[in-house]
Amino acid sequence: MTPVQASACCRPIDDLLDPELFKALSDPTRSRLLGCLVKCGCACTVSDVGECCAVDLSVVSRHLSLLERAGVVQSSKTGRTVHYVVDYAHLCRTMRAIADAIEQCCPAEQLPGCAR
Amino acid sequence: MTPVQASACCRPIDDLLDPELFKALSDPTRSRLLGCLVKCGCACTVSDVGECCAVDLSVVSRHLSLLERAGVVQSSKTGRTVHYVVDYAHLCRTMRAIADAIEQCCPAEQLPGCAR
DNA sequence: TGTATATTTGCATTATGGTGCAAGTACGCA
DNA sequence: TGCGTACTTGCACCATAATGCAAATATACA
Repeated sequence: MTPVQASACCRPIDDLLDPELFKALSDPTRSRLLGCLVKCGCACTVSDVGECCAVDLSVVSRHLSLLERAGVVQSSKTGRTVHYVVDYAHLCRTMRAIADAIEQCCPAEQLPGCAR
Repeated sequence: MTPVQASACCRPIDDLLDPELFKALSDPTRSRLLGCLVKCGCACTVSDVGECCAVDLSVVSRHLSLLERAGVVQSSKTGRTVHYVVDYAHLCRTMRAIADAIEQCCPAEQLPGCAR
């Protein structure tokens, strides 16, 4: 299959390789905030998460809301504090689905050159 | 564990949440090129992959070399043509490792508020 | 009602990165 | 040796996004 033919056919991988998700994980500061939140294992306030990074709290707030828009974390507001928690299940499911989709495309034996 | 304590402790997830990898997958054009290459399932030349996208060939070249630097694809030069092939095994392994590492951090029951 | 706290938003600045064109390099072939 | 092909690199331009500060908003509490 040529690249053009391959691009024409629709596979699960097309939807799973969502640039928006990866963009959310592609910033070092955001990555650090997320890693902090993942390891923490509980719902954290914006201020708490902010202590992990030497950036302005407004930056933390924006990063967390971006992560939420990407479906990586979820927020809940109680009073004037906002708690963020990692959507563990969704993240794991997505990563494994990507792995599965990629594997599905992988030929048993990788041959040099296209079969055409 | 507070976010600060969590950030201090080192877990597999720290190394796996590599911004460089995600940055490589965060651009729509690059995502399309990779998807094309993944579905193709064989080694493709720069020109061939370029037919999937309406961008300059120089852009394709740069994107593919960036994907290679991120460990997503591998290249081999024969004569004046360069073949790119997806590193299926590495990609799948990485995605599954991320899922595993995230899962490892996930508490059995998600409680609101930090345990402190 | 006034004040303090938690978070968000507006704004200006700066950094990063994607793009196309043109030129350069590398290599095969006549 | 000269020419054509495959790809890469330099450069300028433009879009996007990260950041900090200050101000605004929302809410708890005295």
